[in-house]
Order: sequence, then structure tokens, then C-alpha cells
Amino acid sequence: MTRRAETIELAVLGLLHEGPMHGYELRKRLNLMLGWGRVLSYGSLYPTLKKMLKAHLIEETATALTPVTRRPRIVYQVTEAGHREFEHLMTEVGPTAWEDDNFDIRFAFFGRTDMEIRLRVLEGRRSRLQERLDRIQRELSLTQKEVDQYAGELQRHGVESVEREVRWLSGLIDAERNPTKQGLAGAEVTTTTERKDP
Amino acid sequence: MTRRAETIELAVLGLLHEGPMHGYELRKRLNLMLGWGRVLSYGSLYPTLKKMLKAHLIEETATALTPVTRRPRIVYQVTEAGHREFEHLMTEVGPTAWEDDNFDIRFAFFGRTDMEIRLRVLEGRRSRLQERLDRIQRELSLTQKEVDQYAGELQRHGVESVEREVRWLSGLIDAERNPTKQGLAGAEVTTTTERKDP
DNA sequence: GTTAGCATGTAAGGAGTTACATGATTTT
DNA sequence: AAAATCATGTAACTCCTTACATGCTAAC
Repeated sequence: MTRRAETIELAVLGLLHEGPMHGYELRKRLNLMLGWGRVLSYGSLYPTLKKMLKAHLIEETATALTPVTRRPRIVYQVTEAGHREFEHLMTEVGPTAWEDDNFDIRFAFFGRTDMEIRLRVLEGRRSRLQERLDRIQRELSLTQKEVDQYAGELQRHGVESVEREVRWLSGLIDAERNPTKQGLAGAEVTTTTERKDP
Repeated sequence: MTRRAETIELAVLGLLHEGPMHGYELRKRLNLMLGWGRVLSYGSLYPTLKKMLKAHLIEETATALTPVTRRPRIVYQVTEAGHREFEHLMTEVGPTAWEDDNFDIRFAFFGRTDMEIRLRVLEGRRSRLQERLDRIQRELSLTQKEVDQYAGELQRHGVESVEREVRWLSGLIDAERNPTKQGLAGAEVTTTTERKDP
């Protein structure tokens, strides 16, 4: 949240790399990408696009408008500067890179970074989560007051979720380190693997 | 997010039920309870407490201040009205109850509600998550464009997380329905199952 | 012909974080 | 004695969501 603007910018830059898109479509793709829960509102997206236009990170493409269509469908595409900004944001490895939202979007675009960067981001993310677990463990041991049944269950479930996340990251890190197996990054670690849906 | 104020209020009301507490301590407990990630800032908590004071939901207790301590440690406790408000918020089952943050805090205080309410909240939460999965599945099938390796892995992992959440809820619902087993709510359902991970 | 989805925006307002400000107490 | 942590606040600022406003296009 809070620092979501940055995230959106990076996401827009990354998505437009696939080809020109207009706002409405961007929003859908964005929601699918980082929208586990919250959805991005127009009131958030369009102003961001305007801002990016002004910063010359993206530009409007001439709209294919038939004599009939009065309403323009504005199609955006990345500029050279935008492309450089994307590279810059992706290679700039730092604390912000492993914050919840930021991590997700960066991960989604891992295909366009070097393994070195990928590893640093994955490892940073993992330590962040590990710290979280440690902190909780520490605080939990300090307040040894016996917790309520449900509150305890919630706590347990929360801890397990984070631990699961850590295992996922470890799998991915391993996969990066020895790409012995055929291409699939960490897929078989996460399991699920086979989907036999039509 | 957004409607976090409500959540904080409910949490404060619930926590103070355990006994009087001062702001600093409340904050720590709160962060431990709903703080998987974000932490609650003072700039958020204290104004909320002030607001609740004005609404007579809580009151300041006379500070045990020795002649030495100049700085008062303000201790809060729930009023009768606050207690009623807590009951009201907990029994009022509706969409807000199964929003991410709201659900967590409500769940933590399940010990103080009836099974009927608990079931409705659990089931509401489960449908919400199920809808989320369906929506994603639907959108994913529409855009059959082959996804990038990493983006795909992220998607997969996200879906699995939600599915896991659904299973957890199902376990809890079962446990509520037949409390045959000894007390422990859904603990053994969440499992942990056997971890003989390779 | 009307509903639903495509498509683009803006304005107001709320919510909460950051940074600031202050001081006490405990630990190293 | 310094550092850490306890403890309580406030103000400004940043974001973002909500609600509003408009109009096209496809399906039912």
C-alpha cells in the first residue's frame, strides 16, 4: 500500500513492454497480477498514467479512430526513457524490493533480469520473512500468557503461512542455483505441477 | 486498509476486555494480532483512542502515579457502552466481516461469540475466497496468452495460497459442526500433517 | 430497447504513515 | 554515561478510494 504508486509505475512499464495497451486493459492485467485481494481503482491508475506521461516514461499512440468513434481509446507505449527506468528499477536491489507488493511485481518480471539480481531479491525477501518469524517467536515467548483457543489458531496459521512462503522461496533459490532440471523455475518445488484440466 | 479504523476499534475493545492497558501495550498486542506485515503506527492508534474516549466506548483509569513519575501512563478500560459495541460488532455478520483484516480480528475473538455466528463468518469468508479463485480462473481462461515463466509461477503460487486458505476454513467449519474431537478447534485439521519433507 | 461491459476521466475526502517533539526508565 | 526501550502525543502530507460524470458497443 502506501508506496503503491512506485509499484504501479513499475508494473505499467513492465506490462507495456509486451506491447501498447490502453488504460482499461492495463487495469485488468494489473489486477490479475498484483490483485490478490485489493483491486486497483481508476482514480489511482489514470492519474498515475498522466504523471508518467509528463515524466516522458510513456507516450500516447495515435488512436485508430474511425470517423464513427468520437471517444478516443488512448493507447500507451513505453519510451526509451521508460525502458531505462524499468531497467533501473529492476536492477536497483534494496529493501523496497522485498516489500510485499514490490516483491511480487518484481518477481513477475524476473524473466527480464539477470540471475544475480534474481538471487539477491529472492534472498532478501526470504530474510525479511525470516526476520518476521523470529520477531513473532521472540514476542510470543515474552508474553507467555496462555492464549485463547481461536487467537492461538490464528497465530499458528499465520506462522505456517509465512513458513510456507519461506520454503517456496528456498525452492526458487535452489532452482536458480542449479538449473540442472529442465527449465521450469521452481514449479516442481511448489508442487501442483500437473494440471489435467481441459 | 481504508476501513482499518473499524478494525482497530474492534481490536481495542476486544483486547481491553482482558483488562486495562495503556496505549503502548495495546499497540504491541495489536501488531502481534493483526500485524502480519504492516505495523500500526502511533499516529494511528492514539487518535483512535481519543476518538473512542469521546464516544465513551473506553475511559481513562486513574493513573497509579507515584510522586516520582511526572509522566502519566494512561490506562484505558472498556465502558459498558464499549462492551455493548463490541457485542454489536461481533454479532453483526455482513460482508465487512469477511474482508481480510476484519476477518482476522473477528476470528481472534471467536471465543466470545456463538457457534452460529462463527459458522456464518467462516462460511462467508470461504465463499469470498472461492469467488476470488473463480474470478481468477475465469479471467485466466479468457486471456489464454501463454504467460511468462516467472509470472506463471507467481500466479500458481498465489492460487495455491488461496486454495490452502479455503481448506483451512473448511477444516474449521467441520470442527465447529462436529465438536466430537477433544476441544482443539481446527488445529489438527490445519495439520501440519506429517512433515517428512525431503 | 435495455442491460452489461468497454472506456476515460475528476473531485472530494478520509485514512494513516512519516516525521517531529518530549521525556522517563532500564539496561549495558 | 550512553543506548535502548518505554511512553505519549501532534501535524503535515501522501495516497488512494469513493463517488460522480460521460459516452460507446455488444449482447439479450
